[in-house]
Amino acid sequence: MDQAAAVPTSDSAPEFCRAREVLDRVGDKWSVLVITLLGDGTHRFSELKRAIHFITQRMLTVTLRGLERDGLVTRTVYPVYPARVEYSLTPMGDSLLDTLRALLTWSVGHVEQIDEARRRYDGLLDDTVTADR
Amino acid sequence: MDQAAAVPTSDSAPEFCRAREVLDRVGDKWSVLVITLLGDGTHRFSELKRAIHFITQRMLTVTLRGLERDGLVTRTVYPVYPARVEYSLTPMGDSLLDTLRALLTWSVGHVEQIDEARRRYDGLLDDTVTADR
DNA sequence: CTGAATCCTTAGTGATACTG
DNA sequence: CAGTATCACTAAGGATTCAG
Repeated sequence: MDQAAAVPTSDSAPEFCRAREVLDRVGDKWSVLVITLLGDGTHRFSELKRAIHFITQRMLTVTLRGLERDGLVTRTVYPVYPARVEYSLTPMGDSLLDTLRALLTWSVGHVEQIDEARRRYDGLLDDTVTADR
Repeated sequence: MDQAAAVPTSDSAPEFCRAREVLDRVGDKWSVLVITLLGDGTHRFSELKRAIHFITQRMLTVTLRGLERDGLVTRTVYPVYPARVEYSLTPMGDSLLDTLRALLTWSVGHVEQIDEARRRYDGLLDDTVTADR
């Protein structure tokens, strides 16, 4: 079932479909922040927790596990007491970092514009363009 | 509401915090696919529905509304019967397209590697690196 | 054709308490 | 310090039905 190659349909190209799995990870609530933080080097669990201080301990754990499972983050446990665990990006995670930074740059650069668009949309909910034909 | 936005992330930079709002949109389940599809030009609702055949009608509507609200997509209604509605990217949506394509490229290029990492992780759940110190 | 409305199921998230 | 376990709640998403 090869559709028009010009249109990157979610189902036409197998890879495109599979990409959804990856996008799901990047698109979750905390991964982008965690990866970005790890972009400047290794961090301990508590450091990440403190940095993203509105993340719960549980969610940080869940997020890190997911990233580790996907081979984007390395988890290093130091057998000391109290426990000491460090996280860092794998080479693959590092390559994703560049892309995420690009996305983050775009986001930061367009926050205002989007916010304005939302206000306008919420203001006049009948803003729809109507073409006559 | 999303008042938690009062507190950002790692470096507590306001812009970084606000970027989360944008990332939430990009990170949702369908926006990337819809934007990518609209990247090659205007499409009707039914065309998008057909292209992403595992999306429900409701979710396509919800996604498009969100994108429209954020000023990324333009909705044009043709007053004919049966109804005909066309969607296309705004200039801002178009600028995001480039970034998303980069992300998509990365995703497609690393699906295999991630999948392998997941299998390995799921296989030996004790794969943790242990450093002695 | 496009989409709104409703119901319903489940995944995601937070709060809290407990452990090596 | 770095988790795990449990409970409860919410929001996301799907299925279905109705309507302009």
